[in-house]
Amino acid sequence: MNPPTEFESRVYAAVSRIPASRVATYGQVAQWIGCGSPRAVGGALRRNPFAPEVPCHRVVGADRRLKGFFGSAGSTALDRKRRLLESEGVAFDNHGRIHTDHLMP
DNA sequence: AACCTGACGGACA
DNA sequence: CTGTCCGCCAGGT
Repeated sequence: MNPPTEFESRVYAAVSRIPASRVATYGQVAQWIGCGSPRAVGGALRRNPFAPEVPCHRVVGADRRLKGFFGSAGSTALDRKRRLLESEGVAFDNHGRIHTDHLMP
């Protein structure tokens, strides 16, 4: 594995600032680091080499639904991501969306 | 350099 | 509500 690019480093640093039991959207993270494309953020997290250190499970879609985890968007991975968040105290509504109170300001 | 691919997001039918 | 279509930007051929 190669050293992270500067862009990736900024993404990981930003995501590391999300406290437990809170979540941020890909768009928010993009905004924090001055990137106009949430998609680029998703790309960086998808290649996240620091699995547990960088809490990428606290990053969700703008619709507050889980998008992907552990390199994929499969339901199996998403289910693990969901349980991980729930164990941190994050609540979901009956539509699989994260409760608004958990969103970062 | 050219082209393709996404863990997005917002607009629209 | 769902499905499609683009614009976006970084990375990997």
